Amino acid sequence: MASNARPYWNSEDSDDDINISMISKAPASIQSLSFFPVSAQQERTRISSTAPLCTLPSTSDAFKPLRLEFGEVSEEGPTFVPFKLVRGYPGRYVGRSNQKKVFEFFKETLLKNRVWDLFAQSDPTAKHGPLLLIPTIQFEQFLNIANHQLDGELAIPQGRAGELFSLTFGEWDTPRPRFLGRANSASAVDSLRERAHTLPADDLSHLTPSCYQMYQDKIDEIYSSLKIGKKSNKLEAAKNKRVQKKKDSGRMLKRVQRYLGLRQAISHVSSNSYRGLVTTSWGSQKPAPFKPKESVRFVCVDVEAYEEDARVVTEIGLAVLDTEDLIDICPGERGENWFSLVQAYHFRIEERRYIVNSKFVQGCPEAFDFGKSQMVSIKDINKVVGKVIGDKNSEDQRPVIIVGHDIRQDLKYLTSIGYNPWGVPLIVDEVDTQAMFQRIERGPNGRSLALICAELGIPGCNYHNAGNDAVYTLRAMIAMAIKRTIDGSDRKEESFTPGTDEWTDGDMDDGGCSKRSAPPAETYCAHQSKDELQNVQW
DNA sequence: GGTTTGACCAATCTTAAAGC
DNA sequence: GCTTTAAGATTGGTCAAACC
Repeated sequence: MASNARPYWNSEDSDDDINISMISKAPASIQSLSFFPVSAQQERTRISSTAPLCTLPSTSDAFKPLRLEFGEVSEEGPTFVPFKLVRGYPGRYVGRSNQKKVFEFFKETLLKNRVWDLFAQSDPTAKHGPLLLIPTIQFEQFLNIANHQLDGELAIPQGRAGELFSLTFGEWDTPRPRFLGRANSASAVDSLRERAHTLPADDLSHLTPSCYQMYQDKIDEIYSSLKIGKKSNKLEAAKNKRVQKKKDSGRMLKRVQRYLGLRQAISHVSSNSYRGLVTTSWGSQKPAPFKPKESVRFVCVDVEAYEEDARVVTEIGLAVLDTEDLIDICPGERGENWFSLVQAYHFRIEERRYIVNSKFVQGCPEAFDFGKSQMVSIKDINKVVGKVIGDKNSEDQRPVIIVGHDIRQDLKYLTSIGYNPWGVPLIVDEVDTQAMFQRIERGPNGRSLALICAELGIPGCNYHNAGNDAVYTLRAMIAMAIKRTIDGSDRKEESFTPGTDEWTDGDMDDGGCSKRSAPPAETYCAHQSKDELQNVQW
Protein backbone atom coordinates (compact mmCIF):
# COMPACT_ATOMS: atom_id res chain seq x y z
CA MET A 1 0.00 0.00 0.00
CA ALA A 2 2.74 2.36 0.97
CA SER A 3 4.45 1.98 -2.33
CA ASN A 4 1.34 3.16 -4.11
CA ALA A 5 0.66 5.95 -1.72
CA ARG A 6 -0.03 9.36 -3.07
CA PRO A 7 -1.37 12.63 -1.72
CA TYR A 8 -5.04 13.19 -2.31
CA TRP A 9 -6.20 16.42 -0.79
CA ASN A 10 -6.11 19.67 -2.65
CA SER A 11 -6.77 22.55 -0.35
CA GLU A 12 -7.95 24.74 -3.20
CA ASP A 13 -11.07 22.67 -3.40
CA SER A 14 -11.85 22.53 0.23
CA ASP A 15 -13.05 25.93 1.22
CA ASP A 16 -15.75 26.46 -1.35
CA ASP A 17 -18.87 24.46 -1.75
CA ILE A 18 -18.49 24.59 -5.49
CA ASN A 19 -15.51 24.73 -7.68
CA ILE A 20 -16.68 25.29 -11.16
CA SER A 21 -13.60 26.85 -12.60
CA MET A 22 -11.19 24.02 -13.10
CA ILE A 23 -11.00 20.61 -11.61
CA SER A 24 -7.97 19.72 -9.53
CA LYS A 25 -4.87 18.71 -11.36
CA ALA A 26 -5.06 15.47 -9.46
CA PRO A 27 -7.14 12.77 -11.08
CA ALA A 28 -10.54 12.04 -9.66
CA SER A 29 -9.26 8.81 -8.23
CA ILE A 30 -7.32 11.01 -5.94
CA GLN A 31 -9.53 13.99 -5.40
CA SER A 32 -12.67 11.96 -5.07
CA LEU A 33 -11.26 10.17 -2.09
CA SER A 34 -11.81 13.03 0.25
CA PHE A 35 -13.90 10.84 2.46
CA PHE A 36 -12.80 12.25 5.75
CA PRO A 37 -14.98 14.63 7.64
CA VAL A 38 -14.97 18.14 6.36
CA SER A 39 -13.72 19.40 9.65
CA ALA A 40 -10.57 17.43 9.13
CA GLN A 41 -10.24 18.69 5.63
CA GLN A 42 -10.81 22.24 6.70
CA GLU A 43 -8.26 21.84 9.43
CA ARG A 44 -5.69 20.86 6.85
CA THR A 45 -6.72 23.76 4.69
CA ARG A 46 -6.18 26.15 7.50
CA ILE A 47 -2.85 24.71 8.40
CA SER A 48 -1.36 24.74 4.96
CA SER A 49 -2.21 25.54 1.42
CA THR A 50 0.10 22.90 0.14
CA ALA A 51 -0.90 19.39 -0.73
CA PRO A 52 -1.73 17.12 2.17
CA LEU A 53 -0.04 13.98 3.28
CA CYS A 54 -2.87 11.53 3.50
CA THR A 55 -2.55 8.51 1.31
CA LEU A 56 -4.79 6.02 -0.38
CA PRO A 57 -4.27 2.88 -2.36
CA SER A 58 -3.77 3.19 -6.04
CA THR A 59 -6.79 2.43 -8.13
CA SER A 60 -5.65 1.79 -11.62
CA ASP A 61 -9.14 1.59 -13.00
CA ALA A 62 -10.32 4.65 -11.20
CA PHE A 63 -12.10 7.46 -12.95
CA LYS A 64 -9.51 9.95 -14.08
CA PRO A 65 -10.97 13.05 -15.65
CA LEU A 66 -8.73 15.50 -17.40
CA ARG A 67 -8.81 19.11 -16.45
CA LEU A 68 -12.43 19.91 -16.90
CA GLU A 69 -14.23 23.17 -16.83
CA PHE A 70 -17.92 23.74 -16.42
CA GLY A 71 -19.75 22.40 -19.45
CA GLU A 72 -16.92 20.28 -20.82
CA VAL A 73 -17.77 16.72 -21.77
CA SER A 74 -16.35 13.81 -19.84
CA GLU A 75 -13.76 11.61 -21.43
CA GLU A 76 -14.79 8.29 -22.95
CA GLY A 77 -14.78 5.25 -20.76
CA PRO A 78 -15.88 6.00 -17.19
CA THR A 79 -19.24 4.83 -15.96
CA PHE A 80 -21.69 6.97 -14.05
CA VAL A 81 -24.44 6.57 -11.51
CA PRO A 82 -27.41 8.94 -11.13
CA PHE A 83 -26.99 11.00 -7.99
CA LYS A 84 -30.64 10.41 -7.19
CA LEU A 85 -29.92 6.70 -6.99
CA VAL A 86 -26.99 7.32 -4.66
CA ARG A 87 -29.20 9.31 -2.30
CA GLY A 88 -31.86 6.62 -2.34
CA TYR A 89 -29.43 3.74 -1.89
CA PRO A 90 -30.21 2.96 1.78
CA GLY A 91 -33.93 2.78 1.14
CA ARG A 92 -33.74 0.80 -2.08
CA TYR A 93 -30.90 -1.60 -1.66
CA VAL A 94 -30.17 -2.12 2.02
CA GLY A 95 -31.93 -4.78 4.06
CA ARG A 96 -34.02 -4.09 7.09
CA SER A 97 -31.46 -5.07 9.69
CA ASN A 98 -28.80 -2.65 8.47
CA GLN A 99 -30.96 0.00 6.96
CA LYS A 100 -31.18 2.29 9.94
CA LYS A 101 -27.45 2.62 10.53
CA VAL A 102 -26.74 2.89 6.78
CA PHE A 103 -29.40 5.53 6.48
CA GLU A 104 -27.80 7.44 9.36
CA PHE A 105 -24.38 7.10 7.78
CA PHE A 106 -25.61 8.44 4.47
CA LYS A 107 -27.41 11.26 6.23
CA GLU A 108 -24.32 12.26 8.15
CA THR A 109 -21.73 11.87 5.45
CA LEU A 110 -23.15 11.90 1.94
CA LEU A 111 -23.75 15.60 1.57
CA LYS A 112 -21.97 17.05 4.50
CA ASN A 113 -18.51 15.65 4.52
CA ARG A 114 -17.76 14.49 0.99
CA VAL A 115 -16.73 16.06 -2.26
CA TRP A 116 -18.44 14.79 -5.38
CA ASP A 117 -17.71 15.43 -9.03
CA LEU A 118 -21.06 16.20 -10.56
CA PHE A 119 -21.87 15.76 -14.22
CA ALA A 120 -25.10 16.33 -16.12
CA GLN A 121 -26.66 14.55 -19.04
CA SER A 122 -29.36 16.43 -20.91
CA ASP A 123 -32.64 14.85 -21.94
CA PRO A 124 -32.81 15.09 -25.75
CA THR A 125 -36.57 15.61 -25.59
CA ALA A 126 -36.31 18.18 -22.76
CA LYS A 127 -39.15 16.36 -21.01
CA HIS A 128 -37.00 16.12 -17.90
CA GLY A 129 -34.41 18.31 -16.31
CA PRO A 130 -30.73 17.44 -16.65
CA LEU A 131 -29.80 14.07 -15.18
CA LEU A 132 -27.28 14.56 -12.38
CA LEU A 133 -24.52 11.96 -12.37
CA ILE A 134 -21.40 11.12 -10.45
CA PRO A 135 -18.64 8.74 -11.52
CA THR A 136 -19.38 5.19 -10.38
CA ILE A 137 -15.87 4.92 -8.96
CA GLN A 138 -16.63 7.69 -6.48
CA PHE A 139 -19.70 5.88 -5.18
CA GLU A 140 -17.80 2.59 -4.97
CA GLN A 141 -15.18 4.28 -2.88
CA PHE A 142 -17.85 5.83 -0.71
CA LEU A 143 -19.30 2.36 -0.11
CA ASN A 144 -15.85 1.08 0.78
CA ILE A 145 -15.52 3.77 3.41
CA ALA A 146 -19.02 2.98 4.67
CA ASN A 147 -18.18 -0.71 4.89
CA HIS A 148 -15.04 0.10 6.80
CA GLN A 149 -16.83 2.33 9.28
CA LEU A 150 -19.99 0.27 9.64
CA ASP A 151 -18.33 -3.11 9.34
CA GLY A 152 -20.79 -3.91 6.58
CA GLU A 153 -20.82 -5.35 3.12
CA LEU A 154 -22.56 -2.68 1.11
CA ALA A 155 -22.10 -3.10 -2.60
CA ILE A 156 -23.52 -2.12 -5.93
CA PRO A 157 -26.34 -4.57 -6.64
CA GLN A 158 -25.77 -7.36 -9.09
CA GLY A 159 -27.73 -8.04 -12.22
CA ARG A 160 -30.27 -5.75 -13.78
CA ALA A 161 -30.59 -3.53 -10.75
CA GLY A 162 -26.86 -2.91 -10.89
CA GLU A 163 -26.92 -1.69 -14.48
CA LEU A 164 -28.13 1.72 -13.32
CA PHE A 165 -24.95 2.08 -11.28
CA SER A 166 -22.69 1.68 -14.31
CA LEU A 167 -24.19 3.83 -17.01
CA THR A 168 -22.10 4.44 -20.07
CA PHE A 169 -22.59 7.24 -22.57
CA GLY A 170 -21.21 8.18 -25.93
CA GLU A 171 -22.22 5.11 -27.94
CA TRP A 172 -23.11 5.79 -31.56
CA ASP A 173 -21.43 9.17 -31.17
CA THR A 174 -24.14 10.35 -28.80
CA PRO A 175 -23.46 13.03 -26.18
CA ARG A 176 -21.43 12.30 -23.08
CA PRO A 177 -22.08 13.85 -19.66
CA ARG A 178 -20.87 17.39 -19.12
CA PHE A 179 -18.92 18.40 -16.06
CA LEU A 180 -20.78 20.69 -13.68
CA GLY A 181 -18.36 21.13 -10.84
CA ARG A 182 -17.54 19.77 -7.42
CA ALA A 183 -19.87 19.87 -4.48
CA ASN A 184 -19.61 18.95 -0.83
CA SER A 185 -22.97 20.04 0.48
CA ALA A 186 -26.65 19.81 -0.33
CA SER A 187 -26.76 23.47 -1.23
CA ALA A 188 -23.81 23.03 -3.56
CA VAL A 189 -25.58 20.19 -5.32
CA ASP A 190 -28.71 22.31 -5.65
CA SER A 191 -26.67 25.18 -7.09
CA LEU A 192 -25.06 22.91 -9.64
CA ARG A 193 -28.42 21.41 -10.52
CA GLU A 194 -29.70 24.90 -11.26
CA ARG A 195 -26.58 25.72 -13.22
CA ALA A 196 -27.01 22.56 -15.28
CA HIS A 197 -29.92 24.26 -16.99
CA THR A 198 -27.50 26.79 -18.46
CA LEU A 199 -25.43 24.11 -20.17
CA PRO A 200 -25.19 24.47 -23.94
CA ALA A 201 -27.54 22.20 -25.84
CA ASP A 202 -25.98 19.00 -27.13
CA ASP A 203 -25.43 18.92 -30.87
CA LEU A 204 -27.48 15.97 -32.12
CA SER A 205 -27.62 17.02 -35.76
CA HIS A 206 -24.96 14.52 -36.81
CA LEU A 207 -26.91 11.56 -35.42
CA THR A 208 -28.81 9.34 -37.80
CA PRO A 209 -32.51 9.10 -36.94
CA SER A 210 -32.02 5.56 -35.69
CA CYS A 211 -29.15 6.56 -33.43
CA TYR A 212 -31.15 9.50 -32.15
CA GLN A 213 -34.07 7.18 -31.41
CA MET A 214 -31.87 4.69 -29.60
CA TYR A 215 -30.28 7.48 -27.57
CA GLN A 216 -33.69 8.88 -26.64
CA ASP A 217 -34.92 5.41 -25.65
CA LYS A 218 -31.88 4.94 -23.46
CA ILE A 219 -32.33 8.24 -21.63
CA ASP A 220 -36.08 7.56 -21.23
CA GLU A 221 -35.29 4.18 -19.72
CA ILE A 222 -32.91 5.73 -17.19
CA TYR A 223 -35.47 8.31 -16.11
CA SER A 224 -38.24 5.75 -15.78
CA SER A 225 -35.98 3.44 -13.77
CA LEU A 226 -35.39 6.24 -11.31
CA LYS A 227 -39.06 6.91 -10.81
CA ILE A 228 -40.38 5.97 -7.40
CA GLY A 229 -44.02 6.67 -7.61
CA LYS A 230 -47.32 4.97 -7.31
CA LYS A 231 -46.62 2.83 -10.30
CA SER A 232 -44.47 -0.15 -9.63
CA ASN A 233 -40.94 0.11 -10.98
CA LYS A 234 -41.21 -3.45 -12.11
CA LEU A 235 -44.32 -2.78 -14.11
CA GLU A 236 -42.71 0.27 -15.60
CA ALA A 237 -39.56 -1.66 -16.47
CA ALA A 238 -41.60 -4.48 -17.95
CA LYS A 239 -43.50 -2.01 -20.06
CA ASN A 240 -40.28 -0.42 -21.26
CA LYS A 241 -38.99 -3.85 -22.20
CA ARG A 242 -42.15 -4.60 -24.18
CA VAL A 243 -41.97 -1.29 -25.97
CA GLN A 244 -38.31 -1.83 -26.76
CA LYS A 245 -39.04 -5.24 -28.20
CA LYS A 246 -41.74 -3.84 -30.44
CA LYS A 247 -39.47 -1.08 -31.63
CA ASP A 248 -36.73 -3.61 -32.32
CA SER A 249 -39.15 -5.60 -34.50
CA GLY A 250 -39.91 -2.48 -36.49
CA ARG A 251 -36.23 -1.74 -36.97
CA MET A 252 -35.61 -5.32 -38.05
CA LEU A 253 -38.29 -4.97 -40.70
CA LYS A 254 -36.71 -1.77 -41.94
CA ARG A 255 -33.26 -3.34 -42.11
CA VAL A 256 -34.70 -6.14 -44.24
CA GLN A 257 -36.12 -3.50 -46.57
CA ARG A 258 -32.72 -1.83 -46.65
CA TYR A 259 -30.88 -5.04 -47.51
CA LEU A 260 -33.39 -5.69 -50.30
CA GLY A 261 -33.02 -2.20 -51.72
CA LEU A 262 -36.52 -1.19 -50.70
CA ARG A 263 -35.36 1.44 -48.23
CA GLN A 264 -32.51 3.88 -48.37
CA ALA A 265 -29.81 3.65 -45.74
CA ILE A 266 -29.68 7.08 -44.18
CA SER A 267 -26.39 6.97 -42.35
CA HIS A 268 -24.85 10.38 -42.32
CA VAL A 269 -27.81 11.85 -44.13
CA SER A 270 -29.42 14.73 -42.30
CA SER A 271 -32.96 14.26 -41.15
CA ASN A 272 -34.11 17.09 -43.38
CA SER A 273 -32.91 15.48 -46.57
CA TYR A 274 -34.04 12.07 -45.40
CA ARG A 275 -37.68 12.64 -46.25
CA GLY A 276 -36.80 12.96 -49.89
CA LEU A 277 -35.26 9.52 -49.83
CA VAL A 278 -38.33 7.61 -48.77
CA THR A 279 -40.11 5.71 -51.52
CA THR A 280 -43.31 7.47 -52.39
CA SER A 281 -44.32 6.15 -55.75
CA TRP A 282 -42.58 2.83 -56.08
CA GLY A 283 -44.53 -0.11 -57.42
CA SER A 284 -43.63 -3.78 -57.29
CA GLN A 285 -43.48 -3.86 -61.09
CA LYS A 286 -40.27 -1.84 -60.92
CA PRO A 287 -36.88 -3.02 -59.68
CA ALA A 288 -35.96 -2.20 -56.07
CA PRO A 289 -35.61 1.58 -55.93
CA PHE A 290 -32.37 1.79 -53.94
CA LYS A 291 -28.99 0.24 -54.38
CA PRO A 292 -28.00 -1.36 -51.07
CA LYS A 293 -24.74 -0.18 -49.55
CA GLU A 294 -23.36 -3.69 -49.80
CA SER A 295 -24.82 -6.96 -50.97
CA VAL A 296 -25.59 -9.61 -48.39
CA ARG A 297 -26.73 -13.21 -48.37
CA PHE A 298 -29.93 -14.08 -46.54
CA VAL A 299 -29.71 -17.61 -45.16
CA CYS A 300 -32.95 -18.95 -43.75
CA VAL A 301 -32.77 -21.86 -41.34
CA ASP A 302 -35.44 -24.29 -40.25
CA VAL A 303 -34.79 -27.31 -38.09
CA GLU A 304 -37.13 -30.22 -37.45
CA ALA A 305 -36.69 -32.36 -34.37
CA TYR A 306 -38.30 -35.52 -33.08
CA GLU A 307 -41.53 -34.59 -31.34
CA GLU A 308 -40.91 -37.04 -28.48
CA ASP A 309 -37.42 -35.71 -27.81
CA ALA A 310 -36.59 -32.23 -29.00
CA ARG A 311 -32.86 -32.91 -28.68
CA VAL A 312 -33.04 -35.31 -31.59
CA VAL A 313 -32.69 -33.21 -34.76
CA THR A 314 -33.98 -35.03 -37.83
CA GLU A 315 -33.94 -32.45 -40.64
CA ILE A 316 -32.30 -29.12 -41.44
CA GLY A 317 -33.58 -26.84 -44.15
CA LEU A 318 -31.63 -23.90 -45.56
CA ALA A 319 -32.77 -21.33 -48.09
CA VAL A 320 -30.32 -18.78 -49.49
CA LEU A 321 -31.07 -15.50 -51.23
CA ASP A 322 -28.23 -13.41 -52.64
CA THR A 323 -29.20 -9.74 -52.90
CA GLU A 324 -26.71 -9.38 -55.76
CA ASP A 325 -29.13 -11.46 -57.85
CA LEU A 326 -32.04 -9.10 -57.23
CA ILE A 327 -30.58 -6.11 -59.03
CA ASP A 328 -32.78 -4.93 -61.93
CA ILE A 329 -35.41 -7.62 -61.30
CA CYS A 330 -38.94 -6.45 -60.55
CA PRO A 331 -40.10 -8.35 -57.47
CA GLY A 332 -43.81 -8.57 -58.29
CA GLU A 333 -46.69 -7.89 -55.92
CA ARG A 334 -45.64 -10.48 -53.32
CA GLY A 335 -42.05 -10.85 -54.42
CA GLU A 336 -42.87 -13.89 -56.55
CA ASN A 337 -40.30 -12.91 -59.19
CA TRP A 338 -37.60 -13.12 -56.55
CA PHE A 339 -38.82 -16.46 -55.18
CA SER A 340 -37.15 -18.42 -57.99
CA LEU A 341 -33.78 -16.91 -57.02
CA VAL A 342 -33.88 -18.68 -53.66
CA GLN A 343 -31.56 -21.65 -53.46
CA ALA A 344 -32.95 -24.35 -51.20
CA TYR A 345 -31.28 -27.21 -49.32
CA HIS A 346 -32.83 -30.06 -47.38
CA PHE A 347 -30.61 -32.24 -45.22
CA ARG A 348 -31.88 -35.32 -43.41
CA ILE A 349 -29.91 -37.01 -40.66
CA GLU A 350 -29.08 -40.41 -42.07
CA GLU A 351 -29.10 -42.27 -38.75
CA ARG A 352 -32.57 -40.83 -37.98
CA ARG A 353 -34.19 -41.28 -41.39
CA TYR A 354 -36.80 -43.62 -39.89
CA ILE A 355 -38.12 -40.92 -37.54
CA VAL A 356 -41.25 -39.22 -38.87
CA ASN A 357 -43.36 -36.99 -36.65
CA SER A 358 -47.06 -37.72 -36.69
CA LYS A 359 -48.37 -37.36 -33.17
CA PHE A 360 -48.43 -33.60 -32.67
CA VAL A 361 -47.30 -32.36 -36.06
CA GLN A 362 -47.49 -34.08 -39.40
CA GLY A 363 -43.92 -34.47 -40.60
CA CYS A 364 -43.16 -35.09 -44.28
CA PRO A 365 -39.40 -35.52 -44.67
CA GLU A 366 -39.89 -37.16 -48.06
CA ALA A 367 -41.81 -34.20 -49.49
CA PHE A 368 -39.16 -31.57 -50.16
CA ASP A 369 -40.66 -29.51 -52.98
CA PHE A 370 -37.70 -27.32 -53.94
CA GLY A 371 -34.93 -29.74 -54.85
CA LYS A 372 -33.49 -33.05 -53.83
CA SER A 373 -33.12 -34.04 -50.19
CA GLN A 374 -29.67 -35.15 -49.08
CA MET A 375 -28.89 -37.73 -46.42
CA VAL A 376 -26.07 -36.60 -44.15
CA SER A 377 -24.48 -38.44 -41.26
CA ILE A 378 -24.92 -36.87 -37.83
CA LYS A 379 -21.15 -36.50 -37.52
CA ASP A 380 -20.94 -34.43 -40.71
CA ILE A 381 -24.07 -32.32 -40.48
CA ASN A 382 -22.37 -29.35 -38.76
CA LYS A 383 -19.79 -29.19 -41.56
CA VAL A 384 -22.46 -29.31 -44.25
CA VAL A 385 -24.49 -26.57 -42.60
CA GLY A 386 -21.33 -24.52 -42.11
CA LYS A 387 -20.49 -24.82 -45.77
CA VAL A 388 -23.83 -23.39 -46.86
CA ILE A 389 -23.91 -20.58 -44.30
CA GLY A 390 -20.24 -19.74 -44.70
CA ASP A 391 -17.31 -19.05 -42.43
CA LYS A 392 -14.06 -17.12 -42.41
CA ASN A 393 -12.48 -19.49 -44.91
CA SER A 394 -15.32 -19.26 -47.40
CA GLU A 395 -14.64 -17.66 -50.75
CA ASP A 396 -17.64 -15.42 -50.26
CA GLN A 397 -16.96 -13.14 -47.32
CA ARG A 398 -20.05 -10.99 -47.65
CA PRO A 399 -22.22 -10.55 -44.57
CA VAL A 400 -24.84 -13.18 -43.84
CA ILE A 401 -28.28 -12.29 -42.49
CA ILE A 402 -29.68 -15.31 -40.75
CA VAL A 403 -33.45 -15.70 -41.04
CA GLY A 404 -35.92 -17.95 -39.25
CA HIS A 405 -39.46 -18.28 -38.04
CA ASP A 406 -39.09 -17.96 -34.27
CA ILE A 407 -35.40 -17.97 -35.05
CA ARG A 408 -34.11 -18.33 -31.53
CA GLN A 409 -35.39 -21.87 -31.32
CA ASP A 410 -33.77 -22.87 -34.63
CA LEU A 411 -30.45 -21.33 -33.64
CA LYS A 412 -30.52 -23.36 -30.47
CA TYR A 413 -31.19 -26.50 -32.49
CA LEU A 414 -28.14 -25.69 -34.60
CA THR A 415 -25.97 -25.64 -31.49
CA SER A 416 -27.29 -29.10 -30.64
CA ILE A 417 -25.89 -30.49 -33.90
CA GLY A 418 -22.50 -28.95 -33.22
CA TYR A 419 -22.84 -25.73 -35.16
CA ASN A 420 -22.64 -22.58 -33.07
CA PRO A 421 -24.23 -19.70 -35.03
CA TRP A 422 -23.05 -17.20 -32.41
CA GLY A 423 -19.48 -18.09 -33.21
CA VAL A 424 -19.65 -17.16 -36.89
CA PRO A 425 -18.47 -13.58 -37.51
CA LEU A 426 -19.99 -13.56 -41.00
CA ILE A 427 -23.47 -13.67 -39.50
CA VAL A 428 -24.12 -10.02 -38.73
CA ASP A 429 -27.87 -9.78 -38.32
CA GLU A 430 -30.90 -11.88 -37.38
CA VAL A 431 -34.37 -11.69 -38.86
CA ASP A 432 -37.36 -13.32 -37.24
CA THR A 433 -40.39 -13.53 -39.53
CA GLN A 434 -42.68 -14.27 -36.61
CA ALA A 435 -41.70 -10.95 -34.99
CA MET A 436 -41.94 -9.19 -38.37
CA PHE A 437 -45.51 -10.33 -38.88
CA GLN A 438 -46.42 -9.47 -35.32
CA ARG A 439 -45.05 -6.00 -35.99
CA ILE A 440 -47.09 -5.56 -39.15
CA GLU A 441 -50.21 -6.97 -37.57
CA ARG A 442 -49.54 -5.16 -34.27
CA GLY A 443 -50.80 -8.31 -32.61
CA PRO A 444 -50.08 -9.64 -29.15
CA ASN A 445 -48.88 -13.08 -30.23
CA GLY A 446 -46.72 -14.63 -32.88
CA ARG A 447 -48.42 -16.59 -35.67
CA SER A 448 -47.58 -19.88 -37.30
CA LEU A 449 -45.69 -19.97 -40.58
CA ALA A 450 -48.63 -21.53 -42.44
CA LEU A 451 -51.00 -18.84 -41.23
CA ILE A 452 -48.59 -16.05 -42.15
CA CYS A 453 -48.12 -17.45 -45.65
CA ALA A 454 -51.89 -17.72 -46.04
CA GLU A 455 -52.35 -14.13 -44.87
CA LEU A 456 -49.68 -12.92 -47.29
CA GLY A 457 -51.15 -14.84 -50.20
CA ILE A 458 -48.20 -17.20 -50.52
CA PRO A 459 -49.43 -20.64 -51.61
CA GLY A 460 -47.82 -23.48 -49.71
CA CYS A 461 -48.09 -27.14 -48.78
CA ASN A 462 -46.08 -29.82 -47.00
CA TYR A 463 -45.20 -27.59 -44.08
CA HIS A 464 -43.01 -29.14 -41.36
CA ASN A 465 -40.56 -30.30 -43.97
CA ALA A 466 -37.47 -28.31 -42.93
CA GLY A 467 -36.50 -27.51 -46.53
CA ASN A 468 -39.97 -26.32 -47.46
CA ASP A 469 -40.34 -24.30 -44.26
CA ALA A 470 -37.02 -22.54 -44.87
CA VAL A 471 -38.17 -21.52 -48.35
CA TYR A 472 -41.60 -20.39 -47.17
CA THR A 473 -40.05 -18.41 -44.34
CA LEU A 474 -37.78 -16.55 -46.75
CA ARG A 475 -40.71 -15.93 -49.10
CA ALA A 476 -42.74 -14.56 -46.21
CA MET A 477 -39.90 -12.23 -45.30
CA ILE A 478 -39.71 -10.90 -48.87
CA ALA A 479 -43.48 -10.51 -49.13
CA MET A 480 -43.70 -8.61 -45.85
CA ALA A 481 -40.89 -6.23 -46.83
CA ILE A 482 -42.56 -5.49 -50.17
CA LYS A 483 -46.03 -5.16 -48.68
CA ARG A 484 -44.68 -2.76 -46.11
CA THR A 485 -42.97 -0.68 -48.78
CA ILE A 486 -46.05 -0.52 -50.96
CA ASP A 487 -48.33 0.27 -48.01
CA GLY A 488 -46.11 3.23 -47.19
CA SER A 489 -45.60 2.43 -43.54
CA ASP A 490 -43.69 5.63 -42.97
CA ARG A 491 -46.55 7.85 -43.96
CA LYS A 492 -48.94 5.86 -41.81
CA GLU A 493 -46.73 6.03 -38.76
CA GLU A 494 -46.37 9.76 -38.98
CA SER A 495 -50.01 10.01 -38.04
CA PHE A 496 -49.29 8.68 -34.58
CA THR A 497 -48.49 11.17 -31.91
CA PRO A 498 -44.86 10.66 -30.91
CA GLY A 499 -44.50 8.93 -27.58
CA THR A 500 -48.05 7.64 -27.47
CA ASP A 501 -47.69 4.61 -29.66
CA GLU A 502 -45.70 1.68 -28.33
CA TRP A 503 -45.22 0.28 -31.82
CA THR A 504 -43.77 3.40 -33.41
CA ASP A 505 -40.06 2.94 -33.83
CA GLY A 506 -39.31 6.34 -35.18
CA ASP A 507 -40.65 7.58 -38.48
CA MET A 508 -37.23 8.65 -39.66
CA ASP A 509 -35.52 5.43 -38.71
CA ASP A 510 -33.74 3.28 -41.29
CA GLY A 511 -33.53 0.29 -38.97
CA GLY A 512 -30.18 1.21 -37.54
CA CYS A 513 -27.25 -1.08 -37.07
CA SER A 514 -27.51 -4.82 -37.51
CA LYS A 515 -28.37 -6.62 -34.34
CA ARG A 516 -27.58 -10.10 -33.10
CA SER A 517 -29.15 -11.87 -30.16
CA ALA A 518 -27.13 -12.97 -27.19
CA PRO A 519 -26.32 -16.68 -27.14
CA PRO A 520 -28.50 -18.71 -24.79
CA ALA A 521 -27.21 -19.22 -21.28
CA GLU A 522 -27.30 -22.96 -21.72
CA THR A 523 -27.78 -25.15 -24.70
CA TYR A 524 -28.95 -28.70 -24.62
CA CYS A 525 -26.12 -30.55 -26.19
CA ALA A 526 -25.53 -33.36 -23.78
CA HIS A 527 -25.44 -35.87 -26.55
CA GLN A 528 -22.79 -33.94 -28.44
CA SER A 529 -19.15 -33.98 -27.59
CA LYS A 530 -17.32 -30.77 -26.89
CA ASP A 531 -15.43 -31.14 -30.15
CA GLU A 532 -18.62 -31.40 -32.08
CA LEU A 533 -19.68 -28.03 -30.79
CA GLN A 534 -16.75 -26.33 -32.46
CA ASN A 535 -17.66 -25.09 -35.88
CA VAL A 536 -15.80 -26.83 -38.58
CA GLN A 537 -14.12 -24.51 -41.02
CA TRP A 538 -14.11 -25.15 -44.71
C1' DG B 1 -46.16 2.88 20.53
C1' DG B 2 -49.10 0.00 17.81
C1' DT B 3 -51.73 -0.61 13.66
C1' DT B 4 -52.89 0.12 8.97
C1' DT B 5 -51.92 1.18 4.34
C1' DG B 6 -49.45 1.53 0.22
C1' DA B 7 -45.32 0.68 -2.27
C1' DC B 8 -41.63 -2.16 -3.64
C1' DC B 9 -39.22 -6.43 -4.76
C1' DA B 10 -38.53 -11.21 -5.83
C1' DA B 11 -40.36 -15.46 -6.69
C1' DT B 12 -43.86 -18.20 -8.44
C1' DC B 13 -47.86 -19.38 -11.01
C1' DT B 14 -51.01 -19.08 -14.98
C1' DT B 15 -52.17 -18.40 -19.61
C1' DA B 16 -51.53 -18.27 -24.50
C1' DA B 17 -49.37 -19.31 -28.60
C1' DA B 18 -45.79 -20.90 -30.96
C1' DG B 19 -42.18 -24.65 -31.93
C1' DC B 20 -41.21 -29.92 -32.46
C1' DG C 1 -47.24 -34.33 -25.05
C1' DC C 2 -43.24 -31.27 -23.91
C1' DT C 3 -40.60 -26.94 -24.33
C1' DT C 4 -40.04 -22.08 -24.80
C1' DT C 5 -41.21 -17.36 -24.39
C1' DA C 6 -43.72 -13.47 -22.92
C1' DA C 7 -47.07 -11.17 -20.30
C1' DG C 8 -49.83 -10.70 -16.44
C1' DA C 9 -51.42 -11.95 -11.84
C1' DT C 10 -50.57 -13.45 -7.27
C1' DT C 11 -48.12 -14.02 -3.02
C1' DG C 12 -45.15 -13.09 0.77
C1' DG C 13 -41.69 -10.31 2.95
C1' DT C 14 -40.21 -5.76 4.01
C1' DC C 15 -40.45 -0.96 4.93
C1' DA C 16 -42.00 4.04 5.41
C1' DA C 17 -45.54 7.01 6.31
C1' DA C 18 -49.87 8.05 8.12
C1' DC C 19 -53.11 7.48 11.51
C1' DC C 20 -55.15 6.53 16.04
